Amino acid sequence: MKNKEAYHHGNLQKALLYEGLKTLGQKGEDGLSLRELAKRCGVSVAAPYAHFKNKDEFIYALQDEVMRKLVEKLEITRTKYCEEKSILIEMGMSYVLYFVENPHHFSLLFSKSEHVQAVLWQEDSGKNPAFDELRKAAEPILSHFGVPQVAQHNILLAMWALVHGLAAIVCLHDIASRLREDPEALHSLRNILTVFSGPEPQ
Amino acid sequence: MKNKEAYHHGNLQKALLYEGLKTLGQKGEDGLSLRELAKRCGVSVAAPYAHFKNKDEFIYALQDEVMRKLVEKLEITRTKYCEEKSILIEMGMSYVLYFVENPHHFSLLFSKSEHVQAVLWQEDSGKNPAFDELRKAAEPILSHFGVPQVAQHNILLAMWALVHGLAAIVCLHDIASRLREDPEALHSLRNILTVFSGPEPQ
DNA sequence: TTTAAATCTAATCACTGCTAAGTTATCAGT
DNA sequence: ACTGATAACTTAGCAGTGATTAGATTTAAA
Repeated sequence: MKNKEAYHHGNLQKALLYEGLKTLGQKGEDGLSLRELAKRCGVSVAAPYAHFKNKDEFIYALQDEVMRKLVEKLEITRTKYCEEKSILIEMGMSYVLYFVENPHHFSLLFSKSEHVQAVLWQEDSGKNPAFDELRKAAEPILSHFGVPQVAQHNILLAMWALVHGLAAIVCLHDIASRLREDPEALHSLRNILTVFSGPEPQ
Repeated sequence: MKNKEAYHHGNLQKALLYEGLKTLGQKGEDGLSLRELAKRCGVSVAAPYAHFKNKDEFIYALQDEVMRKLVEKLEITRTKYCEEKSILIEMGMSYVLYFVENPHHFSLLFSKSEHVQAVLWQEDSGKNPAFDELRKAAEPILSHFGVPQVAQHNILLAMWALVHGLAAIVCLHDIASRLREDPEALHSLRNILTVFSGPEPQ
């Protein structure tokens, strides 16, 4: 033991998750080894195993963390634009912008994960809290315009696919960085989202 | 040398690509090591390096292969439904169905790749042949309805994002297998694609 | 028969996940 | 303040995987 401070870190669990997200942003998903993170926390390679059963459990915890942050952002948007016509566009923008700000979170959340659920049928709802936020925002509007229940789910899925696809495209390469720096690019992103919004409800 | 046949395989390059795609379908992206593929081709671990400078070059070649097959499928659809109203839906279905049939090709093509290009601005066109197929199918229609040039690109991107997002969702987990087995599910997939097609041109 | 390409053998190097067994800090109960 | 239990952490090492290269060997073709 070289370093007295090293013992009883106190917050190693949180520290590992924090460093995990940071490392993800710097090196991508492949830089995510428990050894690496342990080193970054100034702790031995075996220490993480006191807090996570194995690497998979750590990844799951990290996915939960990311999902929590994403849903938090969506929830704020939904509350803020509640009852406004533009809420669907704003929700879409929030979804995409979360990943513009954290491009590496996308692949962590949606690649080779048996933990985060995809949604394609109604019975899957509830397993993906981000999708549920979109649903909570859209359902009142769809119902208000008398869209039949069956069609609502299809519309929801199409909306999700649209923003999810945009997020996927944006996370590839350095498109995200361009969007972060160029407000003009951000504007054209909103235009893309608006394409399918159809005629304004009169 | 145990096996006379092993020498001068003759087609090791193609064989490696072929086994690569096969292994991808069985074990996913993580099963893709040159050692593994060499073994599957009945060849030593060093043999692949006579045909590919390093692993990255091999992956790039594999991506090219996948992109070629995807574009081939899209091209057939585009020719088949040329001048029909339903062409956009059919192109979208082809895009998604390619990945329904080959779920693991999606992540190979679109994860951590500096080789396959994403498209978000007009000047990027030409770098993604799959997107270009969608464009070739849509542009005549959009022009026919007098959509301004600037708006066309946004509509195209929205279309791509929609089908790309659907493909991404479908490739997660085993949704693809359900779509392969359940014709009913396939039908609801088409419904989702139709959601944004708007009123039929009259 | 020469030559170059294709392949093999053998080894190096750098990772990683994980575990066992020992060490230290903390804290509750006395 | 003492003590023992426990949680947090360390060192050391195993086992496995993978990329890559050097140098020898074989085949096919000119």
